[in-house]
Amino acid sequence: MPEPKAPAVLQVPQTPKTPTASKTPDASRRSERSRRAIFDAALALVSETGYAKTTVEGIAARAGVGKQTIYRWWPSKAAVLLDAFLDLAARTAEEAGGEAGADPREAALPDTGDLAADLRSVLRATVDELNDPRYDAPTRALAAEGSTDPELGARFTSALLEPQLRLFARRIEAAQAAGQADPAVDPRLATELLVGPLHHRWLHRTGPLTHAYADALVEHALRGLTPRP
Amino acid sequence: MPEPKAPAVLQVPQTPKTPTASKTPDASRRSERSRRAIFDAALALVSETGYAKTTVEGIAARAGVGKQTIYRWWPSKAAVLLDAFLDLAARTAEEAGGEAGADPREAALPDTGDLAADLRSVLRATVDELNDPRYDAPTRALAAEGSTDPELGARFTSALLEPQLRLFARRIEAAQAAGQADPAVDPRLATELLVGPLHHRWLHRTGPLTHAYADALVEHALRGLTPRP
Amino acid sequence: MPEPKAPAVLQVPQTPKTPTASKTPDASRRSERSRRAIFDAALALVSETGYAKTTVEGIAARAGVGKQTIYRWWPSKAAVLLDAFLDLAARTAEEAGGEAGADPREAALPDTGDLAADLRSVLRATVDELNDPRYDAPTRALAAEGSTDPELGARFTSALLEPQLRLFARRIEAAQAAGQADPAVDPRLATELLVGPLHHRWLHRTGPLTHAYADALVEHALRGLTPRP
Amino acid sequence: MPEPKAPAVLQVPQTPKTPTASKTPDASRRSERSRRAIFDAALALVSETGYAKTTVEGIAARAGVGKQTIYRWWPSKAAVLLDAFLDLAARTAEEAGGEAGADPREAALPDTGDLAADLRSVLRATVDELNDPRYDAPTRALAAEGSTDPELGARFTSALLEPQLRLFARRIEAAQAAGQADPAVDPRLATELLVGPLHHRWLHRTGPLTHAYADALVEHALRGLTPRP
DNA sequence: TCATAAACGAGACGGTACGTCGAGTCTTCGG
DNA sequence: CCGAAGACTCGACGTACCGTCTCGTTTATGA
Repeated sequence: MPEPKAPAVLQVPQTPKTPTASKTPDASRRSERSRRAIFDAALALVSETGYAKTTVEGIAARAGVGKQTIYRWWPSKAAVLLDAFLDLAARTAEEAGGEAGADPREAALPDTGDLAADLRSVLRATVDELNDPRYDAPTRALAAEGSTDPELGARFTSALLEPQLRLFARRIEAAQAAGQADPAVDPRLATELLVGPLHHRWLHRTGPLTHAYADALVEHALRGLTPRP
Repeated sequence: MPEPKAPAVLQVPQTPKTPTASKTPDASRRSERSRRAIFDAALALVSETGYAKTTVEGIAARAGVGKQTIYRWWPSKAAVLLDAFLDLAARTAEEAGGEAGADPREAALPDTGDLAADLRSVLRATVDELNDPRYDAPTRALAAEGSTDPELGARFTSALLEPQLRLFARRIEAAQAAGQADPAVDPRLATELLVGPLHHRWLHRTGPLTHAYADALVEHALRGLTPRP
Repeated sequence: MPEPKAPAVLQVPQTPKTPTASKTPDASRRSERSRRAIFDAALALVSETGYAKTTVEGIAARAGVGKQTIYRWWPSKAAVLLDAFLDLAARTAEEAGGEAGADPREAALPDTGDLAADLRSVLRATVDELNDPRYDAPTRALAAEGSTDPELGARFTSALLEPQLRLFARRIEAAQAAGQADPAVDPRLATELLVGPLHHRWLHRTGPLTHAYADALVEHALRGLTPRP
Repeated sequence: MPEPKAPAVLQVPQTPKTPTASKTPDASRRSERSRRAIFDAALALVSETGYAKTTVEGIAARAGVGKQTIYRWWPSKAAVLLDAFLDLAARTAEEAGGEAGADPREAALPDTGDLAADLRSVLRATVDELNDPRYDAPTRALAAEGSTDPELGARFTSALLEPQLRLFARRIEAAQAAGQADPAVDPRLATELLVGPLHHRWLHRTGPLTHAYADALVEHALRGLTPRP
């Protein structure tokens, strides 16, 4: 899940004209040290004890930080976790992405010309990610929280989900342009046809989440259920 | 969402050979009146104020019941809500199912011989259900909670989700037998190919959930993404 | 602490004309077995875990009795304990008092003709009783409860305390008649002059409660604080 | 009931060498406002509704304070009431004691040279205090609770009872030195000879608590029960 | 001698309060 | 003036008992 820098919470600009508005804290004086410590503590606690048992108080204590320092910069523990996770994703992507200069917004699915092969490799990677406990716990928690809290859900979707979906859509558009995919199908729907079943099985644990499943998914999404003559 | 009898919580068999252990309350003395009142209160509160703001205390107060009466029979508010929802679904199904003799386990998807048409009508109904606020709030809450709490998730899945998925699978098997669907495809995967995208869009609110979407989903799930000559 | 039969709680007659009043249970059908079991359980629990931690529920469980059987016959756990204690005292007195025919109301302090000696022996016995943990815990509890709850206090006083005080008063009157005590002093006040300090030291644990203390008390109560020529 | 400074709960020294352990709250940050409000609420509730019906929850609500703020500083409602009562006594003494410089530890019983007269006046004052409902209810409650709970009893005794008893003992010693009292008698026993009967009658309500009773008590405690020639 | 009405054991019920936990706010102090 | 520390109010938690109320099951006369 490659992701941008994410300097802080994905905040709407919020008129940062006057830097001394009464409520808004001065971000330039912010302690980077505390921010990192909070992220680390949040991710560690969620992994170790689960999201439900993780508390703001616990994160603060673990991070060696005052509670107010958390509340000053985030509205809820879910928001902390979201940022922590974005940060983790960004760092991971940076490592994986090679040189520091690589702009994650330029990231794209591989395009070898063979749509099926490309999708298989990407879905297999997604399967691996969803099976990685390091990602599983926070993602589940964020998805759950987001499904209930619409605002957080919007952030979660736009910051984590959408970029990924866009990559799929773009690859499919390319395939359509290359005559490898039916141009009549909406790329968004096509994307969901691939990602939806995967997430469904992951979220509800209705079956094993394996590479074989990813392969089968790609095959039938491309060929459809209709019998071939 | 057609549903079985669901007499109470989906209890694990538990081998009640011995006259019951020490802590277990005597279910035969249970107050039906209280049980109903708790269900009604739980559903009402979740609809009115949302799952997060709903509390066991609140449910008890609204139901005119002691808190202990809830804790005696359920381990958590999520479990209460699950049973309440199952009860609601059962009652709804009973009404809809016509004569009292109708066994919900006999429920099946329509089979007019036209697979696409049948799937369209069912997915459209599912879309309507997911858009109905009466079902939306509790389902979201249960899905969220279940995604975090594995035990509850298992119950949620087996009691609510699985029965529905089985109906799809059965219809698809019938279609395969009738030569209307590729016999090579796993009916479970086929089911997920239809239901997964729908749930994905619903859960993450990544797009409008309409009848048109349901129709498109059916079409492309059946035909696949591969261009037709 | 010698005491009468105490068939049950010291109940005011309460117009027992019609034996079939609506609320009053039929005492003749009462289970003696349960009554004893409740007394035993109550005394045991108070001794073992203290009065505060003793609960009606606990007494019932220990006695193998339904809660209602307690509430049917007593208004509170303090009342149960009071009756239990009266029963204990009665049984103890019966054993000590020799033949079964001895009427406890006939009990009297010894009168050897030597007032000081008689008082010493009785106060020493009282000291022993107050030091006996079998009596200490319930007596403290009843005194405490009675000091707060006036109705129970009245019962406690009239059933346990008064009879004892009356014995003192009678012995002192006898001494006055025999010219061994100042006839001008109110026997009640004289009694309190002896018993008050003892109880005070016992209740507040302001000093050791010994035979020597009892002796000193008698001496100075009789002789007064005024210096002798 | 004259009383010392009593800055807060009568805390055992506790050797605060180390910068304080883990669980102990920082007393220097304590809210004086809350402390006062809790005292006022506790005393008011005990007076109005009685000790038994007074609850920690009720005190917190009436004081406009979180329950935790009570539990942070006191272990039980009895401890709260004890401190509240000590505080009340301290304030009362301060008012009565005239100038702010008056050290309550310097307090002493009057010494006019006439022991009998001095004792009469003090016991009459004690009678008035015990009859004052403002003191009666809390004192009863504390005495009761203290008689059952040894730790609280120790605090109650040492903080409220002992100082008063010491005053008596000191006055009696002075009388002994002046040849007005038998030097053979233990001043503590002499004190109890006066205070014990008073408390006994008060606690058990075995008779009217009047000035006349106080006077008679003094007379017979001094003169003894032995007939005068 | 048995029928029947009660007292009984058991324990679920509506409640109240408990003592604890954490949320989010506010205050104090140190760097 | 940010940040740590943590006390504050508030609200819910899950538990323990209260005293009341059914439930069958003894039991013990009195018809």
